[in-house]
Amino acid sequence: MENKTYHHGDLRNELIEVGAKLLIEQGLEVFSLRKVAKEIGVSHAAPYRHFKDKEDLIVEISNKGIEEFYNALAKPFYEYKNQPKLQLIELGKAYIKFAIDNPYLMKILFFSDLKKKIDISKISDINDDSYSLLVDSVKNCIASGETTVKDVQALSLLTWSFVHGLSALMMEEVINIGEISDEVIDKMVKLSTLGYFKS
Amino acid sequence: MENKTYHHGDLRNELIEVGAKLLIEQGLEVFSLRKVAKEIGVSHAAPYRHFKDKEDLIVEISNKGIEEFYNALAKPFYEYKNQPKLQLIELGKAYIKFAIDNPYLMKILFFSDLKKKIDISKISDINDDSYSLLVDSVKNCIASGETTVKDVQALSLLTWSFVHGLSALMMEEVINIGEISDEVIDKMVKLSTLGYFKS
DNA sequence: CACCTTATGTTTACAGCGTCAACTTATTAG
DNA sequence: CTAATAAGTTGACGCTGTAAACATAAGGTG
Repeated sequence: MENKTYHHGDLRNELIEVGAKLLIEQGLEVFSLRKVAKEIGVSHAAPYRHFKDKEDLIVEISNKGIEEFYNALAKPFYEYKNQPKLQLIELGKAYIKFAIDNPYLMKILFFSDLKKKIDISKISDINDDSYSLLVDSVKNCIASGETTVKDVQALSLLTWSFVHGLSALMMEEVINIGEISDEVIDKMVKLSTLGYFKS
Repeated sequence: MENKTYHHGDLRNELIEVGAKLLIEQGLEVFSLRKVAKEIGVSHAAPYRHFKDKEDLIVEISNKGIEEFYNALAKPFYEYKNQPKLQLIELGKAYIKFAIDNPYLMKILFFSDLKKKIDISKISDINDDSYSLLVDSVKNCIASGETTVKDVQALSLLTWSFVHGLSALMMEEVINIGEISDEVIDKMVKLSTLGYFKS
């Protein structure tokens, strides 16, 4: 064993992988570069050959997290492509479930200073991120004549706000509704659509 | 000048006051006990005569913040006491405005590990905090027959989730809807009520 | 008043952190 | 083969939270 070479060989990727593990399991507040280095078995300054600073590594980790988030939403998006209303509901449920399963990641993506800024006024420009899935789904709903509200931007923000807020309340355990079950999530998301869906 | 006495006299309160200023203006991430001590002009270990540790001081500051939050919501609550629907809408608007005006405080209250837990299943037991204002308002709306949904718990969670989520998106600047104006907030909150209010 | 106790400060010390500079070693280009 | 460069290590700095030892002021008791 102990195949100790002076040069690691793939340190950059291992920093991201091990860093992601620590960051997502333990949270941003206790995340430290030195811990990551120690875990890998490399000196405390080694990460600086691959990342400008601590934030730089976190951003890299976040980028992988954003991909996972996108994939989690893309699944129901394509699965229910031909059922606009159901598609929007399933998108919301997937959003909430992802948040509950990955609270530390969500905090970094949405509640830290590293989060991405999205310009909601430029809906047509967005075509490759998670938000565009929501907007597309909302458009589908409006186009299929199922909604009372016709304003894409407003309806997107409305639905996003709801699932985002419920996610936050649940993942932060601000509320205690006993077991957070799939049924509860399903019920709440469907309830939230009452306003802008017919019948 | 320089009325330097060995004993400060009111250090505990000044720690809370100066601490609150720094915490709410600059955020939790850069908040340090030593900075607070230096700002007051006292040694870096002095705070430990009044607070067990850093977290202890932050909790104390948060408690004052929770009071302010409550007051911000209590104002419209009592002002629109006899107009259930308007009361709920104004509560939501006040919530969002407070969040936008006090992002760092809101982050501590809702997105840090110091947040208070609220047991939504014990609605009847709650009678003195911000959440009870919302629940009362929802009850008023249901009682006055203005809503389609009759489930107090579900409707409370629904409305809370929406304003909470919109607050988060706005205060974190995740979205950029240009100027965050009173009109935008008003529009969104009213739109959100479409589902559970008649006509 | 003098004395002792307690409350409330200060100083010193330590470990962990991010980061930088200086140094070392392996890899690679010419 | 050799020189340049990439990728490690070591040691240092200042900042952090926190604890222990010490100093001083305030208050109560004789």
